[in-house]
Amino acid sequence: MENYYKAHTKFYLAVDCIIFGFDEDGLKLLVVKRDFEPGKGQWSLVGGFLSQGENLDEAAQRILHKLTGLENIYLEQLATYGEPARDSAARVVSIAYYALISTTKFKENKSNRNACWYPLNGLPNLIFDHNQMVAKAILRLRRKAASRPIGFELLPAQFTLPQMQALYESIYQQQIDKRNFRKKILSMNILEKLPEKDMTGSKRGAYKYKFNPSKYNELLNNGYHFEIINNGKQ
Amino acid sequence: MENYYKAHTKFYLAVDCIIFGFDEDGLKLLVVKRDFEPGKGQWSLVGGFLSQGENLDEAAQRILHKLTGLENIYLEQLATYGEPARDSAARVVSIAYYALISTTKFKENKSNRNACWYPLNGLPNLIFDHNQMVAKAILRLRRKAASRPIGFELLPAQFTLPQMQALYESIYQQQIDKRNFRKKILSMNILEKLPEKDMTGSKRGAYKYKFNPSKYNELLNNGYHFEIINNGKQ
DNA sequence: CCAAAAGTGTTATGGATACACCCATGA
DNA sequence: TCATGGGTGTATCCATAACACTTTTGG
Repeated sequence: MENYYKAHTKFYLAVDCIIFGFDEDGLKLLVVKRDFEPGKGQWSLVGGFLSQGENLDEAAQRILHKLTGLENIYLEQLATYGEPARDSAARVVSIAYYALISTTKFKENKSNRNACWYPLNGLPNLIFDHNQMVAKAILRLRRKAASRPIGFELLPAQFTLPQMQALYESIYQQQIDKRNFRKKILSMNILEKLPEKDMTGSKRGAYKYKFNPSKYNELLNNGYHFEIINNGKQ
Repeated sequence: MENYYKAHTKFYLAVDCIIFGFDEDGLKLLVVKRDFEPGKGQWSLVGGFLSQGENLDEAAQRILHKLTGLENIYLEQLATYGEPARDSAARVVSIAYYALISTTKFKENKSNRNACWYPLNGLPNLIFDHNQMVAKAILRLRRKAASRPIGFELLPAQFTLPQMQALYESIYQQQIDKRNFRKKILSMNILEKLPEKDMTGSKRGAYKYKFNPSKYNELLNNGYHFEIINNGKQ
């Protein structure tokens, strides 16, 4: 029965979360100071060990919550890293997850002194293979962002078009023409214009919008394909 | 030091390989009959356990080789599956890999009676969550195929354009216009026309081509983006 | 009244699609 | 000679890209 299994080795399994944050200053990464050896005091992704009885997604949520207080974040699995020597202290295989949120969702404060946002350009050296994970996550985020409107998971469900455009510009690190961007996004008919304006970004104010999830899902189910940035080049 | 680690659970780690095969009959999947419990006698993906000292890619290669004799297959990591009850006998987390090869690379024979090709439409029920893995791999293959010429890993390094087109048609399950397909592929300048013809498919014969890897890599390095099928819909 | 960001249309270009006929050959 | 699959060119269309001025309002 189980005998066949018993002949094999078991491994530590970790989950590491690449949390991208977005605000007026662009894209940032959530990093923590490790408080245990090896690498105590070094920067690291938000991570922890898989426990008995939980699945991988649950582990990611739990670990993220425990270290940052963040809850109900849409995490997506990125890849699994298993170089024998990737962790200097023991053989640990790590499953990486990533998410994109508004930086406002996690406020650096005293009780969370060990976690903070770091601008994407100019990341510090992270422990183990974490920089490699981040690089891969950025590529994935770009691919993803090109084909569907991320942002659902973003901002307090309301946002202005200039904000949304700034998000895409920081993901792609390139300027986008205002008129073309608006044309494209609005032509999808998945946004609803709200009567209020957001006055924080300018004197004139910009109209707020919100996603219309039902229209969005309807399109998705009908096989519609979103292409916000034409990533011919990359 | 390692004390922090020791407090945590260890897990069995498996690798499962989704091997797509292509020939004149379309796409197929390589499946094996399990020869141990649980699920002895049922169909399963090519899989096995991770060993100490090898990384994930190496494990996938080793397991694939052991069960099928296949060597030097370009395997790509797909995703990791970790539902606590996915394996009925023990908690096993499985890292799925996939590849696309020519069915001629693996010939079913007496010594390999337990592994065989199965047409993609009309797969049997596979053990555990293996059907789910296959479904995900198909989607990934389509995305991949849309953005770069797969086929490098395909056929004895020589192929005809009708063959290549048939490959794309079976991946996408849709007809492609002959002229448009040729135009697109040839305009990339990554194929070399060979003087010989392949006479197996027709009386007239079709010219053989081969990839020119150096031109291909040159383009890749220059940031060129391949788009063979415009997957506006899916 | 001025600075700063929001908002708005049109044109040109290029890639994607649609489409039909001749060619070579083995049987 | 004919049936079968291989090979070729062009016209239309639509999505993308480029581009500049007016509007609003807080200071």
